[in-house]
Amino acid sequence: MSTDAEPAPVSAKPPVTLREVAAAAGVSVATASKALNGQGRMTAETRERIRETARLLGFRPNSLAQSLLRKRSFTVGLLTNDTYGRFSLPLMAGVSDALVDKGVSVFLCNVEDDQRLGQLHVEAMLDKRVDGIVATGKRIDRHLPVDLSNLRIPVVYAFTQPDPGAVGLVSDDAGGARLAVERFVRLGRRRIAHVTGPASFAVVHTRAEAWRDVLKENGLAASEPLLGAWSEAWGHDAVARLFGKVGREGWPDAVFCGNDQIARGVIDALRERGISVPDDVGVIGFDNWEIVAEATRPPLTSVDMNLASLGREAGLALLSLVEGHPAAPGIRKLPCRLVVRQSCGSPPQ
Amino acid sequence: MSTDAEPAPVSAKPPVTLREVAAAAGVSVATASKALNGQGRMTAETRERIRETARLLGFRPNSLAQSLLRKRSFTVGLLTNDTYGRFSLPLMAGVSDALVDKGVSVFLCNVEDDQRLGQLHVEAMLDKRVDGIVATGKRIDRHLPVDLSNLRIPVVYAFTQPDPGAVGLVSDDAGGARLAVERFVRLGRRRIAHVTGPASFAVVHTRAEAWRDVLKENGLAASEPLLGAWSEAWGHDAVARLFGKVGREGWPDAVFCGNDQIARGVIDALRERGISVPDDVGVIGFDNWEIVAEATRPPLTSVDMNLASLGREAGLALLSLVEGHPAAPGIRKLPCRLVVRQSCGSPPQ
DNA sequence: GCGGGTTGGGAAAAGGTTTTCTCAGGGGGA
DNA sequence: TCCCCCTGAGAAAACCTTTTCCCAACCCGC
Repeated sequence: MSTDAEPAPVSAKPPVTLREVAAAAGVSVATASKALNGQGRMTAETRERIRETARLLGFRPNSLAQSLLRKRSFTVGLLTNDTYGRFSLPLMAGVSDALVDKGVSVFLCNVEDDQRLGQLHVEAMLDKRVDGIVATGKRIDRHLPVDLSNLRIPVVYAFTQPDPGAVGLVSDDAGGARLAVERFVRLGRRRIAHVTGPASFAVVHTRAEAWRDVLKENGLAASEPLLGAWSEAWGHDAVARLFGKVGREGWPDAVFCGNDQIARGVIDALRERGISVPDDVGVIGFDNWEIVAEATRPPLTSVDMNLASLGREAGLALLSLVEGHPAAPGIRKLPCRLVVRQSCGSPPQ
Repeated sequence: MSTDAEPAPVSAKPPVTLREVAAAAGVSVATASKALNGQGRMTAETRERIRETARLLGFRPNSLAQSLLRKRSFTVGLLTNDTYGRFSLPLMAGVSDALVDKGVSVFLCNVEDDQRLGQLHVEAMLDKRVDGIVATGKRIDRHLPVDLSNLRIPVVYAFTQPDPGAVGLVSDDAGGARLAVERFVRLGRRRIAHVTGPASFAVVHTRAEAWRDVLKENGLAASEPLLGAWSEAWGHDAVARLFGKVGREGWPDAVFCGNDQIARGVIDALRERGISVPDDVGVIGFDNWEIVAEATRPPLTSVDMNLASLGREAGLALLSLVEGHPAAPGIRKLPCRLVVRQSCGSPPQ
């Protein structure tokens, strides 16, 4: 399995220490340390001999001892309250990805919505001397149930409400919504409805406002957005409202949905009414939850929040903070992208 | 935010050390250490005074230093290759949950299917002296792209293929399938079909076999299971095959599906054909992916693999191993449970 | 031959905690 | 009065690595 290294020490009990390497090479630990780290002065021959010895013995420096001395553990904590959600996972993977190459490991801390659990995790991380913390959640407009405000280590907030004066990264929901609505406009749609989630979510308003702005900018009439639940069932209901009473000429020719589940419901309901997607009505969703977007008939065009990138950026931002580079506090918005499938229609040939 | 402790040291630069506590209390570090750990002998008064001093100063022992000495880092690694999947997340949360109360933190290691990434993560964990590793994946019948066979620290495999001689925890898929099929039998269904995923998955065969066994045990005829993809589309196709040509009397009166997406497709296709679920045909899915199971019409009865419990068990098993208790190697199967909603029908009154 | 600079390498402290050993003093029994 | 044991507490080693400081030897020019 190993590619080029010597065979791994087969279940040798205690790990090899620097002292043993030094003894085997006939030098002092100080010299051995310097040889391996490229520090100090010695003949190239000595340095190489020590390195070879270390390699042969399978020496790997004890991170704990290094951390103790360097006051840097090359470890960060990742706090989340989104245990079952689909938002955290790509985000977490992004953070981990961005950091593993720099030798930084990530502590996974699932705090649910439990203050006690949050406290417990934060204290554990502090005790373990993490270099910093990434806080992430399932809602962009809610705080985690922990206080990270004066912690002596840097904190970056990703996809969750940051403390004032902290560094926060979120997706640009308004931009994402514009992407979708502008697409519709370019495709010649004129009556673009918006079906979205409950008013208690900030993103509902952000996206609705962007939707309205684009309509106005293009001289199109904007009705009220339809607010409901984040569910397929609400998608069904919304279709009943939009396509129910009025004559065909009053129907929308496009529906921009607040998430993919709603879009799924909308598409299903339209099909049940014999309304063709995308010929009669275009549909675009939000979140680009692939397993849903690819199962709708036709496959769903959707706004992707690039959460993995968001995670990577958050990891990098934290690292930069840890290394002492100051960062402008405030919220940075990262662009979304539109993943075009078939539900929005194509440009007329 | 803190509940009862002294106000946290407001961004005091260096953490308080034991030496400082000792100095403040007028004792040696040795005595201070013993006082705080309940070791050694001293007057109750001295012990209490030291403890009070530590509390006042907000002393928290440096885990790094402790780990170095105790040869135990109270840290484990969690390896996964299921970045976007829905299986890992509850599993990971379970592991984390089981361990946080014991003061053990979890390193999140996302290895995708990349050998290099796997190697990188494993080496990083080893360097950081994790006490053990939980390996988990998205498929029960595949190895992770890393070699954990002779690692000097204990390894527990959860929901992934274990190395021979190692400890592995998986869900009892056969038992889960029995739960579903026996339910149908008790409800009086006689022609129970099985629509499932591709033959390349081991669970497809495990579940199909259990399905067949239950049918035989109850004197019911077993046709061939329908193997296809893990998708809604395949659920549609399967319905076309099952309910297509033959007369109504040849139709199944129940369909056991290999996962919830297939079940979703089946239910939708049945409705499109005007076949009532659950009156004409009962449907049960697998995975209990709530967001799908609750969106089907009617809501889907489904087999839940109890992944969070599986994760907890895995965490506990690893901990036990770390603490030196020997564990029987081999694969332990954890029971599934049937989450009853409306798609399977109720007992006749 | 001698002073100064360079070269190669070692000794030791530091980092924060735990644990083993040691020691001083006091009390009790003979 | 002497001895032994117990009590309370401190000194120091240990964990493993990094880094600073130091030293011996060598080379060079004068």
